[in-house]
Formats: sequence, C-alpha cells, structure tokens
Amino acid sequence: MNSDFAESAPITTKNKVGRRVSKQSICLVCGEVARIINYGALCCQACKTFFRRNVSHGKQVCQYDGNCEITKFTRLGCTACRLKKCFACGMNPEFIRVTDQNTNHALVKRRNKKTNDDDNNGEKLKINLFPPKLQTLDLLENDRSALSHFEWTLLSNVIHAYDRFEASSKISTSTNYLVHLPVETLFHNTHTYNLFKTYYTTAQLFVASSADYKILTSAEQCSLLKRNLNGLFIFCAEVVCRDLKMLEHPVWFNTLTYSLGSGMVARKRYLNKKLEHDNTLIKLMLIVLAFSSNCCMLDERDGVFQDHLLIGTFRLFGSQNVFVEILWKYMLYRYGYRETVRRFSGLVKQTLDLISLVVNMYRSDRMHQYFLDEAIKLATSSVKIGENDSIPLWGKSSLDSIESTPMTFGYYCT
Amino acid sequence: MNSDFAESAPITTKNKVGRRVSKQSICLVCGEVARIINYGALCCQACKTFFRRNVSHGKQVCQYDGNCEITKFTRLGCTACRLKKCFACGMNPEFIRVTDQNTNHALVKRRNKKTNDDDNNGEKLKINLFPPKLQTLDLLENDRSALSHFEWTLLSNVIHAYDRFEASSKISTSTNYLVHLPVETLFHNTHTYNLFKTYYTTAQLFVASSADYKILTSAEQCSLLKRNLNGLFIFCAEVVCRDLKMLEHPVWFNTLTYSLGSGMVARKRYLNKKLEHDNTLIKLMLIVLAFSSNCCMLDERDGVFQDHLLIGTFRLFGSQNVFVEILWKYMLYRYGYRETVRRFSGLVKQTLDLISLVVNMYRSDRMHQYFLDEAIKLATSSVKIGENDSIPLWGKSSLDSIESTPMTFGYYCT
DNA sequence: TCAAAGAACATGTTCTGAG
DNA sequence: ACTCAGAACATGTTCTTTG
Ligand SMILES: [Zn+2]
Ligand SMILES: [Zn+2]
Ligand SMILES: [Zn+2]
Ligand SMILES: [Zn+2]
Repeated sequence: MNSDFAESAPITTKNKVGRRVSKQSICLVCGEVARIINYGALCCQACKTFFRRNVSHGKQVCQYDGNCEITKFTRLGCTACRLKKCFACGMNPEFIRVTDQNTNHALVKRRNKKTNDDDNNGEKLKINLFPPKLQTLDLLENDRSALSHFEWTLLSNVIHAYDRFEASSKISTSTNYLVHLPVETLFHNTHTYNLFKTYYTTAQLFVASSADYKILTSAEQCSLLKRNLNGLFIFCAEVVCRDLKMLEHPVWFNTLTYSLGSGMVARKRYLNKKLEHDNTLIKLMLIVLAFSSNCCMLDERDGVFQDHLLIGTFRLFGSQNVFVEILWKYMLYRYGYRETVRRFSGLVKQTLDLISLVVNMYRSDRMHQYFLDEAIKLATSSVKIGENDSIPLWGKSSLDSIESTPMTFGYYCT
Repeated sequence: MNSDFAESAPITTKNKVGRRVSKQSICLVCGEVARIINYGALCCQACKTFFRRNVSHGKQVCQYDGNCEITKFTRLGCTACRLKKCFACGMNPEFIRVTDQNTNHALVKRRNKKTNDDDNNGEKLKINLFPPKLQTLDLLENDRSALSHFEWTLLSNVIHAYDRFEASSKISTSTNYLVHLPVETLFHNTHTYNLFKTYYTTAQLFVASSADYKILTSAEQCSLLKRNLNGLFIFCAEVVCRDLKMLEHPVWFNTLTYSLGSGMVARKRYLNKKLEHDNTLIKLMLIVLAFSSNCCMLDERDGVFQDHLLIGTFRLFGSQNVFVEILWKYMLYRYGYRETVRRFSGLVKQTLDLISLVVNMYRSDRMHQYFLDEAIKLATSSVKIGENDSIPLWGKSSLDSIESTPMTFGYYCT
C-alpha cells in the first residue's frame, strides 16, 4: 500500500542495516508488489487468492469488451478479465491441489445443503481431480527453458512499463474518436498526426524507462532512437489499433484512409489481422527491437557515420540477448516447443512486414521525420525525461552477457 | 471511492436531470461517504458491518496510545480505536438484533466444534439478549432532542473539517518532539512558536472551511478572526496537548516551562486535566466559539469601532444558534438530560478558564499578536485560502434561524 | 532460510425484505 | 420511495505447514 513502486528493485539487495531484504517485484496481473511465484506466475497475494477461488467458476463473461485494464486499482472492476489475465500471465490451475473450501462456488453449495448434513466430514478436503503434473514442475524447475526469478521480474517489469506508457496512447485514441463528431473536421490530418505523435511518445518513454537505455551516453541514446524508434512506433500503433478495434470504427477508418491512402490502410488492416495475439510477446518483442543494432534507420541525413557508437558495443548485445532469451523461455513455458517455433517465426515475419510498412509511411509523409526529430530533441534536452519518474529502472543491470547469437532486425534504407 | 468529498453536499438536491438524488454525507467514524444512520449514528456501510461484527468481541486493546486516527485510509490500522470511535460517534449495540453468524468470534467458535454437530439447526439465529429498547428509538424519532438528518450531516462535517486541519498540528507536535534531541536547542522559544503558529493555522483553516464563514465579507471575516481566533487557538492547543500527552514528555514540559513560565504551565496542566473528554463536544464548541460575537478580542488597537459589522448581524447569530442546538441535541442524545446539563456547564466553565489563560499568554508574549496579524493577513490575501480546496463548504447554508437565545462568550479586554 | 500452497482471519459491497 | 438490519457474496492479509 505505502510502498508502491519504490521498492520494486528487481533483485535482492541489502538495506542500510545490512540485513538481507527479500526480493520484490510487481504482480504480472495487477502490478501490486509481488514476491514469489504463485500457481506458476509471479503475482501478488491478492491475485493468488483470487485465482484459487475463481478458477473453478463456470465461464464468467465480461460485461464490457473483454479488454478491461487490470491494475492494482482497477482489478475489482471485472472478474472475468482479471481471471483471463491471470491465465494470460501464466497462472495454471494445475498447481491448485485442493478445492478450496472458501471457493465462491463451494461456499454457495455448502449453504444450500445445510439442512441435512450426513456427510459432515466427507466434504473436508477434496483432492483436486487434476493433481499437479510433474511435467509442469519440471518445466519450471529443471528444464533449461525455465525462467529464473530474475527473468520473471524483468519480464513483469517490461510488461508494466509498456502498459503504463501505452495508457496515454489508448486514452488519446479513444478521446480523439469521441471528439470527432463534427463532420467538417473529419478529414483532416491533424487527428492522425496527434495520434502518431502519441505513439512515438509512448514508444520513446517505454524505452527510456529501461536501465539498459539510461546507462548509455546521450549520443548513444540518440543513435538508438534514430535506428529503432520507427519500428517501435509501428508496433505500438498496431497494438492500440487492434485493442481498440480502430479499423472497425468508420470514423477512424475514413480518417486514416484520408491520411494514408486506401492502399496503405488495406495493408495495415491485413497486417493487423495477422498480428500476434499474445500482447506479452509483442511487448517483449518491442524491447528486443529497442536494442536492435538497426531496426530501421531511415534517415539518410546522418546515417552510417555514427555506427561505431553502437556496432560492437557489448552492452547493447547483452541487453538484447537477455530479452530475447526471456521471450523464448516464456514462449516455451506458455506454448510448448512446437507452438513456440511457429509463433516465433510468425513474430519475425510480422516484424519485417511492419517495418516495411513504416518505411513506406515514413517516405510518404515528412511528418514522421518531424516526429523522430522531436523525439531526439526530447532525449537530448537538459531535463532528462523520466528522471523524476516513480517507475524505477527495470533493466537487466549487471547480469553477465549470455552467449547466444544476437539478433538484428536490420533494415537499411536503400 | 471515486466520489470522495465532491458529493458530500449536505442535503437532498436534484441533479441536472431533475431526478432526486439521495442525500449523502460522510461517515462520522471514518469520513467515507455515508447515506443513512446505522446502529444509531451516521456512518458508512463498512463501519456499519465492522461495528456489528466486532462489538461482541472481548475487550480489544490498542497497540499504540489509544488515540489512533481513524479515516477512510487509516481505519484498518487499529481495530480497538476504530471500535472506540464507533461508540464515541454514538453507535449503539442495542440496535443489533441478532448475533451475526459472521461475527469474527462466532466464526471461530463454529469452526472449533465442527466435529460433532448435533444442534445443527439450533445455532441459526439467536435473538439478542438485549432487544432494542424502545426508549432509544423514541429518543431518535420522536423526542424533540433528536438530531435531524441535516443536523447529523452538519455535525459530521464539523468533526471532519476539524480532524482534517488538526492533523498538521499533531504531526508538527510529534515531529518537533523527535527533532528535539540536541540538548543545546532544548530551551528555545522557536519550538514553542512553531507549534503555536501551527495551532493558529489549524484554527483558522477550520473556521475558514465553513460556508457560514465564507459568505461573510472580507472585513467581517477579519473582524471575526480578531474577536475569536485566540479562543480557538487555545482550544486546539489543549486538545493536541491532551491527545499527545505533551505535558507528560519531559522535553515538552521543560520547553513550555521555559517559554511560558512554570506558573502558566501549572495552570495549563490543571485546566488540561479538566478538559472535556468527548472531543466531539469540543469540536462543536469550537465552531460555536468561532461565530461568537466576541470570544476574546484582545487587541486594543482596533477594538470596538468595528462592532457594527457584527453585532446585530443575523447571519452570525443564525450560524451560532444552529451549532449550539446541534451541540445540545447531541449531548442529550449521547448522555441524557442530567449528564448533559453537567457537561454543558463544565464546558462553559472550561471555555471561560481557557480564555482567561490565553489572555494571559497573549499579554505576556507579543508573538501572539504577531500570529493573529499573520492570520488576518492570510485571510485578506488575494489568494483566498481553501479556495481550491477539495473540502466543500459545510455550513448551515439556508436553514432558518432558530429562536433560542444566542450565546456569547464575551471577554472584553479591560 | 526460503518458496509456495492453504487455512484462517478480517474487511468491504451488494442484495433482500420488512416496515 | 426511502430507511435500515442482516444475509450473502467478494476480496484482501496473515499465519501455518511442508519440502
Ligand atoms: Zn496482483
Ligand atoms: Zn472485462
Ligand atoms: Zn466509516
Ligand atoms: Zn489504536
């Protein structure tokens, strides 16, 4: 309650007295302080209990659009979406060993038959019909694909950093939609530009909040943004577009068509349909892209001569590798090997397609260059963004670099 | 949760659509939104349930000093003090008709004997051994002394306005105490002055947050402060002194003795012991004093010539009368006629004694004059205090003035 | 010493029913 | 329509146990 984000230092530290302080991080489901893995995912006490009590319920349905935001403060709003998110975060009912006597269902049943209890003791503790499969435990504890506690922490930090900064984009999108009513202003690039600017900001703040970014010099940061920000932008745009069903709203559809042309919107719609459905994977992909050596450097003005700043920088490869590994392990854990391979290749394909799309957008409208310049300006301004932010750094910090091959989504401008 | 104070308009109003909106106010216990009277006092749902479940508990004891603050946010901190405050606010177990099956105690017992339940149905609903006395209901519903819903609301608003502004005084007092450690600074008037300044501010903000004060002209406000603020100050000082047991801390005792002299401290201690124990009464007394025609005008500089501003102003008498009536009814309700008379005369005596004390303090130290001047300056400054405050006005607004005799705690400076 | 499941305990919110 | 007690339901927190 009182601690909030302040204590979510990713790994075990020592406090002033030298006493060992238990490692703390944030609940994958709601963002509350979390310390251990419950039922297969890093989550808080409340979400743990919630999951145990509600998992046996008959299908609950969301009263809204099935996309309710779940945070520490909103988690009471929609049981269905909270439970869904629990599953999405990797919580697994197979870890539940007994049918909880206080399960909401159990409670109801117990009260209904309170007149004639002959089997008074019979209902004490029923062993779950599906005892925890050792296989699952193996995956967590022994399998090479298991995510370490540190990696879970980092994963949860990535997700929540993204969610936090994405919020403004979603709000901006919905609000702009509502404001759109006067018809005469309908076909006007301003709306599109306002949105795009927000997406650029979201992407930038997301990257900038990671420790791996902050330890770079200012020049390195700029170089990184120039290389990769466009790629991040298009992913943010697509996620928001999909989550808010933008292309299904005629108003947005028409506005975008006016701004981008019908060809590009058709392409956008096509790619959007194929977009990976697990947002967690996309968020991880984003951070991987952010530390790519060159996701899409599109500006010929100051291209290659700064390459020495980045190419060959171990820090960069190190950061990226950690995140790629987390992405991979998480997918293995969630989907198993076969499905992981399928999804991963899909993800790579989508990334390349989207980058190709953003290249076209960039070329056809000089505003994108303006947005990028603005981002650079923001990054180099004396007041460092996020300096006083309540979100702490969440990067990999001092983890030893890992020996797998670094990935690069290169896309040089020809 | 989201509404907070914004909706605590004291009486039934209509919203924009013209639909009748249920009257809302704040829980006497914790300040949460409250709508109806539960178990004899205006309180919120949570406090209602809390009271029912905990009232049958064996004496719980506070782990701190028995004076824990109870607000919407802190109410979980101390069960003992919350329950105590429930009683202090007038909640009465006689309104509870059954022993709640979910009483914390009952729950424990039920579980303990779960092996051999022969009287399975016997424990369903036990009628309370003390059914609600009609007498109490009469008091509430028929007796002339009953507080109307409007008056309950006003009462709760007074209490919470005071609690809110008193907080800074208490914090300041405790903090200063902790800071006091270096011995060389121990005997220094600065500490006393800092405190006094805080008490003056508390008193002023308290008054200034009432609607009855705000509808006055600036000149009238100043005049009112000059007349009555010293009296409010000494009451605030005494309440904090008592609640924090200041005179029992040698550090404070010595500091005050240094600043005020041992004679005045002895007098202070004597009066403090006699101070009314029910803080609610004191808070009501404060607001009565605030609208007194002259509680203690001590400054000869600009004395009597402004009297026409106030004497004979119906608004003033009206405000005071409403609060006096609430005070009287509340006491009748809480303590019965005999005790009310006793307490009320005690309260009057204490008020006169304290005013006499503050007169002496004022005369012996020019800083008091400075504090008063500062308060006036604050009141007349272009930025009205509390203008953007989240606490709405809580005064009597348009209630018709009542025909009882106005009270005046006159104490002219001779 | 620690991770993690469950029980037990404590609270808060919404529905029901009798005036 | 409104007041208010109580039940039922939903959540959150802390203690206990096991490996
Ligand atoms: Zn959670
Ligand atoms: Zn939902
Ligand atoms: Zn309350
Ligand atoms: Zn206490």
